[in-house]
Amino acid sequence: MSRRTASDKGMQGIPEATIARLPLYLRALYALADRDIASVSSEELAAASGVNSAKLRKDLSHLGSYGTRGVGYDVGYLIYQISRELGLTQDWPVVIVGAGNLGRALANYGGFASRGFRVAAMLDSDPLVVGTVIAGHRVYGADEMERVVVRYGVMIGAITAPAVAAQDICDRLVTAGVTSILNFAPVVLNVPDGVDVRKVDLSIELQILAFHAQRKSEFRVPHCGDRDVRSLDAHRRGDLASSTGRGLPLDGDDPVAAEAVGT
Amino acid sequence: MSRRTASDKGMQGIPEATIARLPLYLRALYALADRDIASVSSEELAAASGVNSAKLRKDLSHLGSYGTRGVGYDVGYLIYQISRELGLTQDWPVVIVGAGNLGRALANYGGFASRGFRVAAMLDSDPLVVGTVIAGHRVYGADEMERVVVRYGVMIGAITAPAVAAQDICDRLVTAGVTSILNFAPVVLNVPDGVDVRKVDLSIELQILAFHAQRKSEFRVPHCGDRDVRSLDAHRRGDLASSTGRGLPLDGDDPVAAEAVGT
DNA sequence: CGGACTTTGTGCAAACGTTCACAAGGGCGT
DNA sequence: ACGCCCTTGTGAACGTTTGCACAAAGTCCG
Repeated sequence: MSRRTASDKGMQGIPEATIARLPLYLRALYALADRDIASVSSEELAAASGVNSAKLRKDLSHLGSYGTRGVGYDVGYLIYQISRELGLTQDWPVVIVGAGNLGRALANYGGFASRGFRVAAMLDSDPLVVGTVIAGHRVYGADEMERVVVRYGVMIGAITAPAVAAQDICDRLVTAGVTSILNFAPVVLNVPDGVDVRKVDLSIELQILAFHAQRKSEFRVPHCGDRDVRSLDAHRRGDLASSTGRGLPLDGDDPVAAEAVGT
Repeated sequence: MSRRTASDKGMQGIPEATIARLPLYLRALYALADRDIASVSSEELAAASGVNSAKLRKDLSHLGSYGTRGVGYDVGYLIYQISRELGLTQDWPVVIVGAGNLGRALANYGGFASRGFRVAAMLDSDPLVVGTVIAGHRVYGADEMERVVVRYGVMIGAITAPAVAAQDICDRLVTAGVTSILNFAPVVLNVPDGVDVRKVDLSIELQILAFHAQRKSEFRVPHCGDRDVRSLDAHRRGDLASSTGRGLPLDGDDPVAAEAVGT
């Protein structure tokens, strides 16, 4: 029962926004299960997930009527249903290409192995790194990419290599059979139809934060609370201007960073 | 000229979706500037950013009419305008709390320093890590968090610590004066109004990919291309079922991962 | 066994985001 | 100087997402 996805009701497709939130609910549900809580209301689960309760109910309604009116949702059952919908009831071997800092972080990431994902292999092109063991995985050479992907039936690849190498790695992964890519390199990857890419760009997240931070500091203009105002004026437009041609180099030295706060 | 933000036209607020794309355009523009390209059309810039050209034009129109009809946009000028809008013409000191793998990755991240961000300090609670130098930054003890934040006027903090510690770190950062938080820990942070949090959850990205991968493998059912089909059936529902109470343990052994592909 | 109470599931309307299509406007060749 | 051609900026249509508010549907207690 309940094998055929997308057929039971009229739901032919679950909205993308909903899909993006299901892992959030799943995490909150696991936390509840760990505390031996068997049942949860939409209000509680929504609060634990940081979303509106109506939104949560609508999201869950897309995968069926798995709640009990007047009571709530069975934690274990809901975990199973969401997992099944997301495809987490099967095991996903993943290759991590690029054994630098980010690749290591990813390989060591706790939530990685615990939710149906498994590092099939780490790869790197640096001969000094190839052969070493990271988080229990021996690092393969980049030339073995195709072999590893085919051998382990890898469909998901994470690119944690430098930006210049990313497109080439991507092409090779796709050719070898990978159809889903998690890209950490700050480039726009070109992929054929049928392959989808999710990108995580730390710099972009920071820039979005900077926008909101700026917006906030425009209101409480001079100082907020008890902080030292000096650095608010310590611009360093240097590297921006250097590549645009609008040079306005101010205070060139960084009065920070080294040995200021005594340990 | 052009000093007062958000006043020129009727634009009191730039849509959030636009803000999230501006860093993307900015990156593409820097790439063009590096190649000494002075002018770019919306079509070209859109292609380089991986978005629709109409969307790009509408996005840019939110910050003013900085293009020239019949010609396109001046690369340098647009870089300046977007940078200003995002608040990147000033320097943002950032604290990284948690000097584990992810914290190291972040500190070493190239796009970090190059766009107006600067690591003011790294912090960790592990006495073995405190005092060591990572990416040129000495690691401070967690007890110095407040001091560092106030001293350097830090408004942005990145939490790369384990999930259990995240909320406490968050509270302390906010109390000390941080108003923007980039959270890598897989928990929903509770913050007062006025503080905004962006979360990056590697596990969630992977789960979204898994959903799409599953959807794809439902069509080309048995095998796709030339790959080994075995692993597609190699479920490992074990750890899922164990916490839900619905045990259906199949094939318990992992026939993978160790020393299969010869080097 | 019945009625009150609780919570789900959903119709609906508003807000938001995307895409098309085209008029307005500026450069460039002649 | 004039008209052609190119590209921007934007009005309008469309699709998606959110949130309210409430009926449907179950539980629990007396």
